[in-house]
Amino acid sequence: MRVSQFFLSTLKEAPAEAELVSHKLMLRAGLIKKLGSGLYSWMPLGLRVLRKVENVVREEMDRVGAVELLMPAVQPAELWQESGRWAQFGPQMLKIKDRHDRDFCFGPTHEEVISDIVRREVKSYRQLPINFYQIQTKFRDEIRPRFGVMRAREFVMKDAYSFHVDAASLDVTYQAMYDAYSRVFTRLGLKFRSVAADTGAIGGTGSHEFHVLADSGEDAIAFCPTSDYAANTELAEAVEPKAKRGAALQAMTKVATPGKKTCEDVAELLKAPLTQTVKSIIVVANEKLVMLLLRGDHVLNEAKTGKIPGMQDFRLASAEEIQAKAGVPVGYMGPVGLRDDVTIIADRTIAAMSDFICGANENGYHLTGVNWGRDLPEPGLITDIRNVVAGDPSPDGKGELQIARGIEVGHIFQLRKKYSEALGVTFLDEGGKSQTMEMGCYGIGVSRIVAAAIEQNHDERGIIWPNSIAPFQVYVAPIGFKKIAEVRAAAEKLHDEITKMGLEVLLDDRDERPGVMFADQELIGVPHRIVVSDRGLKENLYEYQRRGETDVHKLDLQSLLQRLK
RNA sequence: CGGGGUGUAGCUCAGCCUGGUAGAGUACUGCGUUCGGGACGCAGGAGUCGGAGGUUCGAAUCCUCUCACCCCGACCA
Repeated sequence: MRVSQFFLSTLKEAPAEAELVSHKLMLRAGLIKKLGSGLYSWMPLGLRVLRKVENVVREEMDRVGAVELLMPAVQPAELWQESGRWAQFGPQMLKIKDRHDRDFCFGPTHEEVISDIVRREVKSYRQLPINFYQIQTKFRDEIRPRFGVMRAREFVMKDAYSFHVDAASLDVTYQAMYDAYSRVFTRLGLKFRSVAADTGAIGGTGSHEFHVLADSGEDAIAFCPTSDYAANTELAEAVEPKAKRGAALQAMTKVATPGKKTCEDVAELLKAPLTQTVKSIIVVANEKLVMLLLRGDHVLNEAKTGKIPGMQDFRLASAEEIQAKAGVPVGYMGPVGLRDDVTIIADRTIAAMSDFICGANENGYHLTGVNWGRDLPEPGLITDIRNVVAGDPSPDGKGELQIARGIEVGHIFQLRKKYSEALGVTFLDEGGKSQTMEMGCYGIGVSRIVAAAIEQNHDERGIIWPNSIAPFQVYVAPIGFKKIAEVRAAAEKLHDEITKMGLEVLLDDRDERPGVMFADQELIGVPHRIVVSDRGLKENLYEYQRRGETDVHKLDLQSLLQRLK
């Protein structure tokens, strides 16, 4: 491919809207152009990368026996009403009407459609298991799209759905898909980690996420360096502290803390460690107030809290509600002397604390030296409601947890019968009896991977593509392309030779100055650069440089071609 | 949805406070010089100043409304 026949549109400066490195570089390199919030055009260069990612995914899906199909992006409302998700999915689903005023949505996912296909087409246990996948554009009306294609509203996803006669069969496919995902991300040259994940609203018995490790990642994952344990912090259990509760040494004392409403402020004022303070959060669940207690330096885990019986759909109480219904001032709330109708849920860490500091339920005052049993009743419910932090013991008992940031690029679920039951996806077993299928689903964020790969592979000059997804493998930069016949001839010959080797070459025939060509090659991240020059040709030598390396090698044609293999 | 911010040339931005014929850099076109790390000179094209209404002799600038985009938060299969 010649630059003059292709379309390069690089920018020296990144548009102001971009914050993330990958977003800036994708815009500067001309991979994508924004059309609207969360809507991006894939320009020719970007599309080449996207297709590379798709193909790796496709090959690995095919290898484990998944079968590709393609379902409509626009789906009738009836199916979603049948599964109950028309209402449940909420505003994240883009709902549209046709000319007959019938309801449709732009598919955010395809469990309903594939279930409909399978319930019509698959009748016998002899046809199972079956695993379908597609690579397709999805639309989710995100509240706040950001980071370019990392969290776009319209995006490309590989989604697969497997159907089984029983849970054992589902397990086999689930494991095969887990392994396939690991191969995909390995082949894409990404540093990644798979973690146990929260199944969330989707339900089911098992779920794993695949995260590309990057400091800019939106997810926090907990892992144990001395064992296999790894989980999303949404799920990672904060186990019971090993240390038993200490003895009560202090008397409970009321101290004035005017204007100090946060644990940090109070700890600073009282010159006490933050770990000695207790944070009280009042939430509303089933119309009743509940006080959640956490150590001052810990963060509430909403996923865990929502799983406590009676706590589904809990929400933070407003300051007015708290004042009106519990009669305590926000900022100075605490468990001591709380009204009986406000239940208390204490984190495990809290239950093991003694001589702690908490709000006095009186404006401008806190209590110090508070002790369970002596100053207030033992907490009614003690459970895990916080995010794990670095240094917490690993739930498998084999070391301490560390926290890393990750970009979620894959997620696999054992759905079991959640959808097959709702949509009546059944088959006849060997005895001729009707049974409901077991189901799994498996997603990969194809367009997100492009951004994640850049996030992990770049330098100050631009992108450094892994070989497997580079838009071109080789960039030929001739110096004096239009002036020097020998240079031109040699560059064109090189282009043809390398193309014959099955590599994709971009020949810069623009007759630009070297600096311009080098800057573009480095920005768009082509892995191999060959400089063809008059002075090199006199010695029959070409200059070769690997993107991301500083060494320049002067090679004859033979060794050059060898180097590219 | 709550809070904050920004809309001026393809991109980055100045001009707005204090109203008076719309600017710079970059990118683009032409000519010339240059030619191994984003060259230089000259000439040129390019903007209904997000939109609507108002104030005024006169609005990019002041006022009101509105739209879009960005950031923080909540939300999130």
